[in-house]
Amino acid sequence: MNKGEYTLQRESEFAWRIDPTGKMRVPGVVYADESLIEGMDDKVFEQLANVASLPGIVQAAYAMPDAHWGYGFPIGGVAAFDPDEGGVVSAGGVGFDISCGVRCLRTGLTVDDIEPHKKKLADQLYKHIPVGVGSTGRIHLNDKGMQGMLRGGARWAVEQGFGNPEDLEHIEERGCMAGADPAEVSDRARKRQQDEMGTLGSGNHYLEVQRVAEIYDRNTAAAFGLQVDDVVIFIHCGSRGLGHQIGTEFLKYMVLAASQHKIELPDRELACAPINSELGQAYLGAMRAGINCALANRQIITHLTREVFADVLPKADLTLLFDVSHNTCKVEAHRVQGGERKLYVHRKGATRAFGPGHPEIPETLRAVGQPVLIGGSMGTESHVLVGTEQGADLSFHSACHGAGRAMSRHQASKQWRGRSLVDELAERGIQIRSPSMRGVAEEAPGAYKDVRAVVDAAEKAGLARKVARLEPHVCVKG
DNA sequence: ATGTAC
Repeated sequence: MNKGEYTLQRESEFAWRIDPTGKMRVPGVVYADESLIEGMDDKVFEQLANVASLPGIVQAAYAMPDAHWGYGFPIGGVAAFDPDEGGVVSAGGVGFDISCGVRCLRTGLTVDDIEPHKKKLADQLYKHIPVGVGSTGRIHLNDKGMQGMLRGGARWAVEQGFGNPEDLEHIEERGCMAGADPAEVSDRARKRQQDEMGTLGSGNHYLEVQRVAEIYDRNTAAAFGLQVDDVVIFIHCGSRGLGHQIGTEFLKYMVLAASQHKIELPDRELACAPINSELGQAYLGAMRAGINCALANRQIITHLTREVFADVLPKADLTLLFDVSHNTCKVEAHRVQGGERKLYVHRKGATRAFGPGHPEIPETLRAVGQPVLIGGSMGTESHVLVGTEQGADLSFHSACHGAGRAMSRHQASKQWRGRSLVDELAERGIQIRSPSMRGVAEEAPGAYKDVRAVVDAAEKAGLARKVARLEPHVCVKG
């Protein structure tokens, strides 16, 4: 199939390859069905080819089934770099919302428990959890608090009384990203964050109360503690102003660094620095502090959610299934051409998906594999998947992260009215609360790809296996 | 994603 100036070779029903041309060092590989490929903007393939031309890239540049056009790297993109081969780290390859991710909580409730209380639940969650552009919370960090948060992540949040130590076992990195260097986080980034802890933010961020609508894999669902009609909560948000400020600042520095290190950038947005350089290390230190910010943020929001449930539905017991980020660069051991190497894996709008037995998965889940949390668009379904063993060879253990946009925000806001969407969804039993009706219009379900097609493609490509489908009942929307 | 432009 031809997409723009690129020719895609069909490797299998769900895998497509762009052979290296021009400055590409490795192939580009896209996991998707034919219809998803057809729907992808030509820009996705151009961006994938650009990523494949960066120094030190290993094996291939990958795009997940939900891939769409992003800043420099495609969203839904995965690229691993070897520091010993001149590999780079890129702020645009992580994304501006550092460690944006999803956390899933079980509630111990069934849909019958919440049905009579949905409006109150929606109102109270909306009242209690700050949401929207520039939203601030009740937490105001001084210098010491900021330092503790940037180093400690969710562990810091638990020490401050937000949640309990058991939560930490079910968060990537056990809630605390090692190697964070707060000294690399600018005063401006700190200032932007000091009143924003425990806030959802805007755009596609949300907190959703959902019902388990269907189980695909009974054994894994049992291991995850999920059954049909159970109520679960998805929290989708990131590192707010802090992550954005870090991304913005380092992007500028990386444009200069790339030129100093004689790295040819096919696109300025791919600005990067060698991993083994002062700036590369500084970014990694700052980015890891950003990861801790996002982990702490989701931990505090969890605490606020527990407070609301204790009030509205006191028999609820909110326990953490898992917390996984989808905008990161992480050092991981991967087998490449027979040998094991330490690679810097960029996942931008892509979820880590470790298979069964992986040492970094919490012990209680290790036998089955890592939960892969896929947030659908507002008013549509979400999915829980599980990592596979073959994911190691397919995508450095990565899968999709959501439905993926099919239409720009601008286009969506012209096509839908927020108020009517909220009313239509309410008629279908879905309570939406949002400070921005324009935001709701931009996030219209119709502006996204079909999430079921995305997870089906991820499963059939072997990236992850479907476990459960979730349908929304209450959504607090950024 | 984002004090939706510094």
